[in-house]
Amino acid sequence: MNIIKDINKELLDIFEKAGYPVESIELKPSQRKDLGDFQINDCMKLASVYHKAPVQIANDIKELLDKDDKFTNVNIAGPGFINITLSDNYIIDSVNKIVPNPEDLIEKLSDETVVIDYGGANVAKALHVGHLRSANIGEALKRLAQKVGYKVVGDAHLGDYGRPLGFVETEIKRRYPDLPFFDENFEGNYDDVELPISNEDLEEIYPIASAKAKEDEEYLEEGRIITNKIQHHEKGYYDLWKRIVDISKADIKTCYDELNVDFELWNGESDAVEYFDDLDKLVKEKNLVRESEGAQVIDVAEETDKIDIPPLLYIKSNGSISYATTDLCTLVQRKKENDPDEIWYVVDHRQSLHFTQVFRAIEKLGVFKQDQLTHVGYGTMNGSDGKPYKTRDGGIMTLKALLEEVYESTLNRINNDKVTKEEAPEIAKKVSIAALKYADLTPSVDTDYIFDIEKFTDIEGKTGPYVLYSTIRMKSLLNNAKDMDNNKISYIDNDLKEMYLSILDLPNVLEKAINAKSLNDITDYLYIITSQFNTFYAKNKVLTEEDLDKRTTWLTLTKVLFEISNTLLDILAIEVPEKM
RNA sequence: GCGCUCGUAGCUCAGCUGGAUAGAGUGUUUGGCUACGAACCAAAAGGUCGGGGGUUCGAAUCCCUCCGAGCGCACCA
Repeated sequence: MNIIKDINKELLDIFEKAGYPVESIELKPSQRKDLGDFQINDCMKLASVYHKAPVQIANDIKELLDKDDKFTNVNIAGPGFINITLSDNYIIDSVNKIVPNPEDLIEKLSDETVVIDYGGANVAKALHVGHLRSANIGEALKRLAQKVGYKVVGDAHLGDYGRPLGFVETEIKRRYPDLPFFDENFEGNYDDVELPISNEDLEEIYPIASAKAKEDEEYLEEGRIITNKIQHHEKGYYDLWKRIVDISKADIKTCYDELNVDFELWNGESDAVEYFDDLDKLVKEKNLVRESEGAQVIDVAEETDKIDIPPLLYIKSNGSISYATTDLCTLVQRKKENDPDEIWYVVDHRQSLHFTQVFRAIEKLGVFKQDQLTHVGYGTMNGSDGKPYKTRDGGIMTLKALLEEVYESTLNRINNDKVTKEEAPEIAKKVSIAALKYADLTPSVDTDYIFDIEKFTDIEGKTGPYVLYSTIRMKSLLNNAKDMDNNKISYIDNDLKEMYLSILDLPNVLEKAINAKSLNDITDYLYIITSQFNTFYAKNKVLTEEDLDKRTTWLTLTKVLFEISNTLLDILAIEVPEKM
């Protein structure tokens, strides 16, 4: 149910009846609440079309609006704004239609299948704060898309392919040369071999190995050879690679679990590369490759381009496949295995050129059309110097460290009157995740933002904990109310009206969010409804109110807000604790 | 050099498919717990929307230009 859309349709009729047919109407919540609930801006635009004064057009429209008892106080202001106010009865009836189940407000906007690629974690490498945004944004987008009807497949798209893993094995080989994985004559089962390496070891080895490869020519060469062995599934090296992937994947999963992030697919680049032959066949059929400086490239420039789009690097001069090619393989794989209508890539906007190239190439290959593919590019997390965030020692803060810090800070501020010592850790965990996610999702997705630990540990004002606190307060109020039998709204005043209108606006918020793929529409809306509730809550004593109409109205409203808040928090992948 | 993104209150950010008096949070000042949860509520102060020009009845929003910042421009993935 969407009353804004309903009214919009009626307005189209009214404009036509009045002699001003239009394609669409611009109906918006009024900027001037003193003048009306909504404003119609179209009369100014129509003025030049019909060579009439905007106010005159507005008057013609007003005449018809006045005949509909849904609208009250229709007035014309300024250069030709029409302000309308909805009648109390209409608002109350509308709200009652979705009581007690506000999910009826949510419209089905699509039934397409979409694959969302929002992982990008690398095997053997710790998740760091840079992975936070794609995880949060991707998971929320996925849940939002699901809510409005999409069939959704989330893909972790593990970075498990390429030279870094070769270097890691090189380092392991140097440390433990006697491991059976490196013994050509080993006859046993590799699964039974005890590996003296933990995930922590891997995370430590990775940077060491990369650094050594940069300085040491011999090391680099060995790494290359081992990488090649892994990629050709050579016994021992390949088996060790599988073990490394398993160890790392388990740890990455744990970390994503803490963020309530869950993937349907745990495919890696290595799985995609299995589709290289299929891809290459297509490429050869279409004859798209040309030689360039010893490498093979695919031209993706289009005639209409105003700027140079460089060709996609297909095969490197050393014969191995490039990053772009693994992405092409992934697309071939997805076409075959999932055949989605759309694919959304939730990846840092620094990679926009890369995606332009990949999208164009895959269209040339006839696998997907470019308009099926979207790069949801998000801004980077910068330090206070405006550059991509680094810790004091120049490294990148791990996600675990960030989670730990936010957790500690939240734990210290748990309300001891409400929460026992035993309950505190679990609750602090949930509240800290809420703080982190809400802070991460509030800035608009496409702009960079400054990383500040304060931002994530803040629990007052427009924050995750505020929304949680308010939601729990609603629940607490409902639990204390014993007589919730008459689930209807029957009373209205100015404060209540604002809340009713907010509730009825929910479908538009979700539609805007899914279209723009922006989650801050949802965080903003959550703050609006919870702060409206808090204002109301501070002014009124609900449980002891003697006017039955008022009390049941208030409780019913609280129930509806509570449900909406829960639904939206769930979309953001934020859990609501029982108390906090 | 070419391109992308950005510049809004002391700070962190919304608003950008053009609309009326530019909004939040935080910080500062002040008031409110013998009322259902004060992680709350109420109020005040705080702005030449980076500078300049243009289009328009109307510009933070669109166009041009200048200044400043970040990022990207094939053999890392």
